[in-house]
Formats: sequence, structure tokens, C-alpha cells
Amino acid sequence: MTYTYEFPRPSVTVDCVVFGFDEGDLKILLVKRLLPPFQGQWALPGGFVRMDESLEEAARRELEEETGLSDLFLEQLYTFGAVERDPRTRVISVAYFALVKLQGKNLRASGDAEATDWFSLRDHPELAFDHRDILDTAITRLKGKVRYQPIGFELLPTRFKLSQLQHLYEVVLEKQLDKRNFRKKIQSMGLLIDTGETEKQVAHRAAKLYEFDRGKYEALVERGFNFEL
Amino acid sequence: MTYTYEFPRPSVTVDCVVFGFDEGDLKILLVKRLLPPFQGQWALPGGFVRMDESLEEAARRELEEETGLSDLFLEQLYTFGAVERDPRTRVISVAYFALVKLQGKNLRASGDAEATDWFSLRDHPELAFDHRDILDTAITRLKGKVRYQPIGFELLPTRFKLSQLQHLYEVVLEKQLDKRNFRKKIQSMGLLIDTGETEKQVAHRAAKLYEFDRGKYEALVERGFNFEL
DNA sequence: GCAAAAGTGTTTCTCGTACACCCATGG
DNA sequence: CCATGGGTGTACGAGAAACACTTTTGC
Repeated sequence: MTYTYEFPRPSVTVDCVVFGFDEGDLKILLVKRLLPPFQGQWALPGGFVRMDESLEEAARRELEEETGLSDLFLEQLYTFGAVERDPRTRVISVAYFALVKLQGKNLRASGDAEATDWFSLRDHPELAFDHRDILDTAITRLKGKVRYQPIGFELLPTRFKLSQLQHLYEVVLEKQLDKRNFRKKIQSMGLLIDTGETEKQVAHRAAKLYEFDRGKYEALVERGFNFEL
Repeated sequence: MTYTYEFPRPSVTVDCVVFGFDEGDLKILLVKRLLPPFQGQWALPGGFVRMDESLEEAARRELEEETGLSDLFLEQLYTFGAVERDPRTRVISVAYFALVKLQGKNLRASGDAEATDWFSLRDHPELAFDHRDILDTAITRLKGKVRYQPIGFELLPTRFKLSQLQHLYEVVLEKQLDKRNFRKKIQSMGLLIDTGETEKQVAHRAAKLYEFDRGKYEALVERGFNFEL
């Protein structure tokens, strides 16, 4: 009655699509593969799931090992299981979607990665395996989700200017937004904390700095509030 | 350099949450387990992924084997990978979400299933493994998705009355809708084909029968149309 | 004083919402 | 003729969208 255990087992990996936002540009984190197959090619960071860790734990561990990143927004994206997606053997990959506040984060390459770097979404190398498909799925998710969940804040520094927030939305949604309407809408939600601080030493009127009020957001969600931009 | 292949491998299964709509009620398809663990308990239909089939192929095959159902709406839901979710060994389950036009479908139990039956979402037995979590995830997905994708039609017969469609939305969204506003909205999208037919031999004014215009919907989506109810 | 970005209100229009009665059919 | 569900239009209000000028600061 245990014949089911004798089914051949596939390997299972996690792969992470990590987005960052810097200099007004959306970026993606890639690692250069140290080992075959696709040795020397760029790929999404990831690796094999261990028997004693959950999928999300595996994703966080691999990110930490290969890039030194920790403490980021992470959610499951999709599971890729085409039979021939890995030339070696059957490998099923559970893809994760991550957002990171890029400012002040230094990367370090280690583990199975020879190098680690950020690439603009509009100009990056070809990817190993089916990672192009995974990336496309993640981009679609980001564009869809940013409109009805406040995940944009995960890509900005803790304190940010409204113009930064607006620009982030413009880049992600690939369309121009009206400044006055954007500010009216976002401020009317009451989810921004005015820190009282302004940016310093700029050759123009200094912008106010805001923080996202996560606690208030979560309280509102409990009462049925829907973030929507 | 092939040490990665010596990682212990988890088993991988697919499990399917199949929704049907009948007699004004949302139903879920369950199978009674023939084998341990959880022998004799109800569970989601599913089984092990074979090495020569994709995840979706595995899901369709298992549904066909255990219930005789084929040709239904199917999409990936989420992958469940908690370490202890299966008491036997490490099993990662890729869950699928399915919608079926219930009318005229007969079920048959076979494979690892001792019996197969439909249960109301509001009155069903306890489920094996973490299938309660999977079901909850599927319900959340259904409620979210039905509002911005025309998946409701997958639960209705090909030809349907507007009142059926409205009632489906009311059950899924768990709220009453205004008849005139609902009709105005859905008809203004231009996605319903008036078949010219009406229902027969009813003790009241006969309702017009409509079909969903899938071709037109897909064409509109190409041009940026967004279904939203 | 000029360049560069921050900040601010009003009008218009679209769309969601609320709401009540007549129609067709079978028994 | 009555019970049952099918089918229809209008008025109101909230929120989205369009739109241009003044303010602050460093150089």
C-alpha cells in the first residue's frame, strides 16, 4: 500500500525574481552561474529545496546565500514544471517574487553564483533555463498587483518624496500620471505619515518626506478597505 | 560537479479544487481516500506527478482518472510545501483551481478514490492533509477573480439566463446585486450573444437565453479591455 | 534672477447606485 | 385570475480626469 512512494521523484528548486528600483529605473537581480548547465550565463537566484525547510524558507535561504539579501518582501509567484525545462533531469521550480529597498544594500556573490548584479528590466542579458518565462510572469504580477496592493512602498526607501512614489508608479504601469490627481488620491487614503522632514540641499524647493503607515493600512484592511490606485 | 543531483528529492503531487454550480449553490468535488494515510476520509482529487508529464497534464490526468471529468477550466492556484503537511514523507503539492459546467456531468469514482461526490461549500466533511487550507485559498481566488475575469461563465451551461448569471455572482460574492444595474452593466460590455431562444414551458414569462462570446472577449482583451463587474 | 522641482483647486464628465412597475406564461 | 419570475429607465451623487500657475531653494 506504499507503492506511491516508489514513484520517481523530481528535483524541486526555488527561483527568485527580485525587483529593485533605483535611479528611476526598475531593476532585476541576476546571478552568473558557476556550474553547468548554462555555466557562465546569467540566471535568477535560486537553488534546491531541502527536506527540512518550507518553500519560502528555501527561497529566503538561497537569497541570503547567493546575494546576502535578507528581510525583503517575498511571495510565491508560480510553479514551473515543463518536462524539459532543465536539460539535466526533471526539475520543478517554485518561483518567488521579491521586492527590495535598493538603497544602501550591497550585494555579495557566493554559493553557486560567480557574480551577482542588478540589471535594468529594459536591458539585461539572456537568461538560463526558462527564466525568461519566469521573469515575464513576475513582471505581469508586479504590474497587476501594484494597482490594488501597496507594494510600491517595498521598492522605495522608508522615507520618500511623493514624486518618487509617482515616478515608481509611472515606470511600473508604463504610463504618465497627473501630478495633482496622483497626490490627491494617495493622500486621501490617509496612509502616508508626514515625517516633518524635508530633503536637504537641493537646488529647488525641498520636498516633504513621507513614510507608509503599515499599521494603519492593516487596520483598514480588516474593516474591508481596498487600496487602489 | 553533479552533487546537486544527490539532494534528497521530495515527492510532488497535484491537488485540484473543482468548483461546480448547481441548484443555486456552489459545490466542491471531493473523493474518499481508498488508501492510507487518511484512509476513508474525504480529500481533494489529486495524485503524484509523473516524470514525463507537466504539472497541468498531471492535474488533468488525475481528474480524468479519479472522477471522469475532462475538458474543464483549469489554472494553477498555489504550491503548498510545509515540511510536515504529509505524515508519510516530504510531499510538495501544486494545487490547481478548476471550474466545471455541472449540468449533465456524471461522476465516476476510480483510481485511488473509493467514492466521488459533490458537496456544498457550506456543508462538507473535514478534509485530509492540509486540504482545508488549499480549499480556503481557492475560495479566496474564486471570489477575487470572478470580479475581473469572465470565469463565471465556466460554471454555467453554455446557454444561460441573465438571472442565473446574476445569482451565480451573488453566491460567489456573498452579496445581493441590483437586477437592473447588473443587467445594464453586463449587457453594456457587449460580450453576450442573444441566442434568440427562450426557456421553455415555465409558469411565467420565458427568459431569453444568452451565450458568452469568448472570441469577442479575447479580441477586446488584445486591445486593452478589462472585464470588471 | 534663473533653473528645477514642489506644491496646490476647480470644473467637467463618467459611472455607480438607488429605486418600482408592467409583462408573459402555465396552471 | 393569480402566482412566478422576466424585463425595463431615470435621477442623483461620488469620484475620476483634465488642466496652469505659484513657491522654494541653490547657484
